[in-house]
Amino acid sequence: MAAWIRLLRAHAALTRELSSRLETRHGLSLRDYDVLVQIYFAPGRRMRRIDIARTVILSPSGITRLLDGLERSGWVKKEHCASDARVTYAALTETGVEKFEQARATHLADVEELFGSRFSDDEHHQLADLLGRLPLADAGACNSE
Amino acid sequence: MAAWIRLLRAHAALTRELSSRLETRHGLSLRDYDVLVQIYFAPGRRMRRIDIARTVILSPSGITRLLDGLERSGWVKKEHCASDARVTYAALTETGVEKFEQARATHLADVEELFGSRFSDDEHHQLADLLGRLPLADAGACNSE
DNA sequence: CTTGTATACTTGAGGTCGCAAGCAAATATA
DNA sequence: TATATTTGCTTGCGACCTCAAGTATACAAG
Repeated sequence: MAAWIRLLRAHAALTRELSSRLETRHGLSLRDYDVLVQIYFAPGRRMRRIDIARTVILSPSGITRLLDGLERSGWVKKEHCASDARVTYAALTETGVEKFEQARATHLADVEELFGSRFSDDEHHQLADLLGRLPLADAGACNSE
Repeated sequence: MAAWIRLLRAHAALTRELSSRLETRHGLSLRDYDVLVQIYFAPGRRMRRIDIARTVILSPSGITRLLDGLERSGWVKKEHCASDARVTYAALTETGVEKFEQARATHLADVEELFGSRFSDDEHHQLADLLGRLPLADAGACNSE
């Protein structure tokens, strides 16, 4: 039970600090960033909206509204699917790619400072292994990065 | 970085499932439960509101509104501090104690199912150790349970 | 005693999220 | 072809959270 509580607290403290830094330096929330990473590393730098929702564990309506914001800012644009008229892709724009790459530089450093630097390579591997056993429900690929 | 992403995803999936189960069976959110635990194990089954906020990592205004709900339901009541008129205690009522103990029974089983059962005693200890190194900002005692 | 600062708490406004409901397109079944 | 189900997506609504601002109390310094 101690481990579960620590996971809860660590998550709360880390996301609060990381999101705050992203917000002040880049005007992005941690979720915004998370979505941008997923699209950035997807083939063609675009993803079906439903797949984004599943991998970042957000409801479909949540994705609609989050992408609304990124579209209004011009980082992301919609693209239609030729073979299935139901699906819409979310694709990074050119400025979206630049925006993400800028944010990525400082964010990776922040994650390293607050998280990565606390563990040796071995411990890092252990931690990933242990956390990897937890159930993700219907979450998707749990991509790289 | 893999470990950090897994922590994010595991937290999202677990809190979603645990909160949903608490909600349907007891009408409590995971945060409600978290606050009730803290008060339950505090001396005199009461805590200063600000201390609750710090240990569960919620803003003071968040605590005011969360406790509003628990007070309206009758699980928690306010108590004044004799030595400092600024502070208000949040204390469990009798029905609040019962409510918590009922919720606790099923919640502990849920946490065991979704979290505890995935690890051996050794691994559990390792995980708690690793997560314990992460920064908690100004979070308080990070209590038992 | 008065002034300034820190602390505990509350309230209003604004943002984010999930659920339920609804629409449209695809797919399965008759 | 006609009907039913599933899937992808959006919208209205309500719940919850944070931030900024305000109130009240405590305390420290002049």
